[in-house]
Amino acid sequence: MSTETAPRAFGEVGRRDTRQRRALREHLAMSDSFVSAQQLYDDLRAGGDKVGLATVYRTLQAMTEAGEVDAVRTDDGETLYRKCGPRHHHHLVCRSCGVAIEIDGPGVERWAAKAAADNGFTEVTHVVELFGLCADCSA
Amino acid sequence: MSTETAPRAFGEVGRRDTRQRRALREHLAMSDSFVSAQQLYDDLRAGGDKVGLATVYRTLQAMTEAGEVDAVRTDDGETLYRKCGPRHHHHLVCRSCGVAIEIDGPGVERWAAKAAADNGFTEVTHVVELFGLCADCSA
DNA sequence: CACTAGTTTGATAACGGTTCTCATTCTAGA
DNA sequence: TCTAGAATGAGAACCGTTATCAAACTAGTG
Repeated sequence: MSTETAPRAFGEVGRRDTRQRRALREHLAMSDSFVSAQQLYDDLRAGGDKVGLATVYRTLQAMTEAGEVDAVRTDDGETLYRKCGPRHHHHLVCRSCGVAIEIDGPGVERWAAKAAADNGFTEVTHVVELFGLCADCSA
Repeated sequence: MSTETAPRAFGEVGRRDTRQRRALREHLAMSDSFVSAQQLYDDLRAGGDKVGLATVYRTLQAMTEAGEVDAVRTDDGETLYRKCGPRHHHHLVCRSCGVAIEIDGPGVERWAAKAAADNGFTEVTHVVELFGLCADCSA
């Protein structure tokens, strides 16, 4: 809703490059799974990085807005984050271990656009996420 | 997760028919829009019905499990409820006024099933909701 | 109709995730 | 090296939701 999105350096979330942001980015880069902010906070702390919870939330939020990470909401209200590719896509997420696979649904986008148009809706966004048990966790 | 889902009278959420549940059901039946539990609570109170907030939440939850209402989560974490038809379907919801249209996407279901199968996922559920501004609110 | 067992209710406390506050620390450019 | 202002972090505040538990009520039964 904000028109304040200022231009910023490629790949950078905020203007300044801090130890905390570096740690966060590195940690995210290492995993293919979705993690919660709290989990990330614990992990960083456990790994010896001194970071505040507020910073984790703030940075994650900024990165999400900047398109550096994807965020999905679980059924119980937690938001999970994960590094992501630049293209628009959806996810197939494992309910048990958090592993995620990026998938895209060309048909889904079209269907959404059509449904919106047919009903006179504008500025339509869509939420399309699949949750299940990955091959490993199914066993 | 519970195997306790006992058989119950058609169209009824719990066993007992209370004033509160009746009021809630009637209120929902009157509208095509999604409303939050809190909103519903306020509306009922404003309408003279004495109901507790906890009861609204409990009943809404029960009705959701029973398939009497649909629930969607907004981006800011609120859960919205609405009476619904029996068939599986998705929604095109107005961000501004809550009005919703039930839509179904035969292709979406198939796409979801295929993506899941292709990646070895099992027990896959999908979340597919469209949010936008309805014709009226677009003006 | 009266009685009773067991369900439901509701005021309020507790909860869990997230955001806000604001004094302090740190970054980046001059 | 200095400095303006961005970033941080501990803890409080927030907010939607759920749990608690004694009191009220429903629906069968005698």
